[in-house]
Parts: sequence; C-alpha cells; structure tokens
Amino acid sequence: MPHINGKDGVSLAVSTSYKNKKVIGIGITSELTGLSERQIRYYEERKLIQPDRSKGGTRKYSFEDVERLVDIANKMEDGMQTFEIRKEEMKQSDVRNKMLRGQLNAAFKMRK
Amino acid sequence: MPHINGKDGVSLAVSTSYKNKKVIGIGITSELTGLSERQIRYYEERKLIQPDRSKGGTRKYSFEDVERLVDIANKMEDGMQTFEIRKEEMKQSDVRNKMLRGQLNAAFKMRK
DNA sequence: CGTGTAAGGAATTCTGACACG
DNA sequence: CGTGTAAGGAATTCTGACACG
Repeated sequence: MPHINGKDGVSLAVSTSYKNKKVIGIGITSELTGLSERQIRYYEERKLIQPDRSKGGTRKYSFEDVERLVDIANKMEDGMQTFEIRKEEMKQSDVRNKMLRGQLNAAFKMRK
Repeated sequence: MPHINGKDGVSLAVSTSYKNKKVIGIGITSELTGLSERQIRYYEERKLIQPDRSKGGTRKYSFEDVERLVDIANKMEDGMQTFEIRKEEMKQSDVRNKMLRGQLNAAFKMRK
C-alpha cells in the first residue's frame, strides 16, 4: 500500500484503484491521448509525468497519467510552456497534500 | 459508444469506464493475474476471454479481463475444466443481459 | 486436458542524435 | 522550445509445434 508521509509523522494511505495502476504501454497511451510518443517522452523529460518502467525498461502509464497528458496537451495548445505547466501541476499537488494534511490534523485533534 | 441490442429493438448504452478499456499487454496481465502467458493464451483459445488486438496483432486486455482471469484461475484450482467455466461464464452474462432487458422493458412500459 | 518450452519472426519500445525554428 | 525522423538495438509478443501426461 502506498503512503504519503507528512513531516508531522502522520501517514495517509492512498487509494490505488484501476485509475492509478501503471499498466499501459506508450503506444496505447499515444492513441488514448492523441499525442505522439515523442511528445509523451518529452513531457517526461520535462518532469511533467513519471511513468513506471518494466524490468526491461519500457514505460507504463496509468489512466490518471493519460488524463494528465490530455490536460497537458490542452495547456500546450494554449501556448503554455512546459516549465509553466510543471509549476502549475506541482502547485496543484501541493495544495492537495496540504488539504489532506489539514484534514488529517483536524481529525487527529478531535480524537484527543 | 458500445451498445447491446435486444431482439425487441431496444438498445442499451453500456458504461465504458477504465475497467472496460482493453489497453493492457499480456506481460502486465500475466503479472497482475499470476498466470503465465501460455495459460492466458490458452484460455483465449478455449473462448474464456476475448482480448482486443493492436494493428500489429498484440493482445490487449482490460481490468475486467484481469478480474475474469483471476476468477478463472480460482475455478481451475477447484478442478473445473475450461468448458465448464465457459458455460458458467456464458450463463452469467446471459442472466445479466436478461436482467438488464427486463429492467429496460419495465421502464419502457411505465413511460407509455 | 492444460501447460512448459525452444524457435523464428514480427511488432513495440528505447536512447541519443540531427534537424528545424 | 517543442517535435519529427532515421538508426541500431533491446524488449515484448506472436504462432505453430513438440513434449508430458
């Protein structure tokens, strides 16, 4: 089970459904997103996505990754640059983590 | 959008979420199910599952297929033979279709 | 019947580079 | 900066067959 560890020592189990399983090859991912394999690999190089790797080294994406890629594609169309998208994505997950941590702290305090 | 067509002329849209998308290669499917690729291909030969094919001919499975394979694996362990499993699976989907058709008819009649 | 395996070939994917702009 | 492409190689998958039982 994957966990997010807060610096306060509190850990949070994250749901790992079909959506988050990295099982899709780059070919299918390309079909699903409409992006070329070249584009997908480049966005990885620019740290916008992080697929898993098989033992042999082939990339594996999740449906969540596919969604993120479509989102990235839209932002690219809007003239946004990869580093801007990266910042935005990181900001998003940062917000999400803070929200989760906040709720956790709140719940924890209530138990005392 | 995929549809099921009843002989009564009524058609039913089927939800096509992540679970039903055939996007997983046989290697990952093997890992997810614990079955060998040989076993998976054999169960296909015996009509227990029907993966999609890429243009090049490689098999693509859905998470639903993965679940079905695990189910098949359990039945095989119980000494069931492939033709028995096939019958059971067909009976299941038959029941499911009848239930759906029944509900559809009921809903349709209420509108008159 | 169900499954392992070696065999030869085709499809898929990988990396690093050159190109254009 | 973002993306296409040709290049050479490695990883993945395919089929038909032989084997065992």
